Amino acid sequence: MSSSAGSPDSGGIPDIAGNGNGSGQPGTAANGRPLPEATIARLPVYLRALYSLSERGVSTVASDELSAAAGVNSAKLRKDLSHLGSYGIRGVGYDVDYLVYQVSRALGLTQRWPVVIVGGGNLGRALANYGGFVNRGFKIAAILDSDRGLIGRRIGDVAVRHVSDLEDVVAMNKVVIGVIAVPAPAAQGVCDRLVAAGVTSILNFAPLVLKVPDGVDVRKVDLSIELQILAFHARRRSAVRVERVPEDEQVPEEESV
Amino acid sequence: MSSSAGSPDSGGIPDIAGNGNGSGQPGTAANGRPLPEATIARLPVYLRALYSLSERGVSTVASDELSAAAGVNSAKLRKDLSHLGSYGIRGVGYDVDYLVYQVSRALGLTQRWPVVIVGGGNLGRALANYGGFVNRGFKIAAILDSDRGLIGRRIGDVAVRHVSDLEDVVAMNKVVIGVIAVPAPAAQGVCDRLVAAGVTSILNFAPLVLKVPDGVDVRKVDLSIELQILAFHARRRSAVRVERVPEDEQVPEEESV
DNA sequence: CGATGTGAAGCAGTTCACAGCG
DNA sequence: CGCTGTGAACTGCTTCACATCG
Repeated sequence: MSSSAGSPDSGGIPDIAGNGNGSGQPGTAANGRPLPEATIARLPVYLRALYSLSERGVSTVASDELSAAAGVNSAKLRKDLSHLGSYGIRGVGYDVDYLVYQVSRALGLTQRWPVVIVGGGNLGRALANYGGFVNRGFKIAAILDSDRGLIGRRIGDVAVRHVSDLEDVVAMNKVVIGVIAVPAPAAQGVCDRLVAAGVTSILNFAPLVLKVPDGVDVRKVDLSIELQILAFHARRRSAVRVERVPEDEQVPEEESV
Repeated sequence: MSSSAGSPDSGGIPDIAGNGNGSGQPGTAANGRPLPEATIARLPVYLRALYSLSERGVSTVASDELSAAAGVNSAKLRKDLSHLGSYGIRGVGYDVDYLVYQVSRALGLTQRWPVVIVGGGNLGRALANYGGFVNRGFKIAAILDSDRGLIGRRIGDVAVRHVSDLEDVVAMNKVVIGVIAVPAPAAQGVCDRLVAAGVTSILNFAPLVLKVPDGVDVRKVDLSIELQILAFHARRRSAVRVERVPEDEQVPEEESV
């Protein structure tokens, strides 16, 4: 593990709270134990719903409404939030803005993390333009590509730089989060360089399993896997329908593998 | 639920097997119970690893190697595969090509599912060009966009059509899977139209929670949520490092309750 | 012998249902 | 009174460890 990774510039929002998890280790629940992984994965969804409420001027929200907006049931929401501390008001609900702050803090988004995106193709561009939400908590330190024809082209408000600048960009901006949006054959090489440069968190869009040393956190987003999971359920659904409805709607439009 | 959805064209690969799950309901394990959701989510990963082995001419693989390639432990792999049937050879391993077939069949990928992509922006284009793997099991029925400037433009080997063709495309191609790659404000509207047209499986890339009727399956891929989860772990890691820096060997000591 | 397939144990996450509090 | 916060029950997934069999 390299030495260059540090904390990004602090947002400097002070801790207002009294009742909750004000001073513990980051990443731990109010009771001192680590936050459940499943809870962590849902906090961003709650946060988005809360921002949306806040923008509409809603100042207070009950667990029923918030959970509906987030697509989960209310018991789960309450338990998730209770891991952060006791931030609700019984008989009333949650203060929207205060909860935004607490959830942001729990996720570590009171800082803005510099992120480097490797790959300036369609996917890299889509990410860079994702705007709005990505920009809450993140800033794009650079978009890198190996295609010299892309260099200098602006995407969002960042210009594409050559991938040879990778190590410089990471060091100069103290980047700890890297996004890999290159074709599969190039991905492991990019990953190795990111890790060597000090990046310890990687979001991988290339369709392969990256090998990384211990202490490096990889998450993958795989477009085709999601489709395949959908296909599985779709087939089950249609099989059930065919089973039940003896209706000859089968149209074999040939196409072999 | 609408009436137009049907099974896609059948691939027509016959069932070779003897020992396993040859004739049961699709989507059920060898024991007749449904496949665990967690298993379904990993099968595509195994499948990719298997394709890779097959292309390299490997004919047999043991659970250790395959599980390593897929990034899981071997017990999990074996249990997952055992849900499909008993397709391994004790003392030897698994026949790669045969397992490719069995996993494909379990996922419903011996058919090629027509998919409609709504949104011809960077994300839609990235999806359409994802190539290779998406094309195993899927074909793009159409890419739709509301921007008339994009109409006719070819992405991969499909031309962009206007979103007003949505209902026609779904009906003509018996599309059951739709991908939403439009900006958030347009997403719910697109979703409603897809559902009304008969689509029952939706892959949503827009950063909001879609409302759909029962019987419609939505999966979401959220670029910013993944980043936020990474940020959480990154912060915990950096906090721990700062905390512990005066490092000596950790003396095993009592953990307080 | 060596790797699969699988009961059994262990763990994590979800849901229930209600006590507790504003 | 109404909604939060939470023990307790439950469900599902993972891991272990070994009997089984080619």
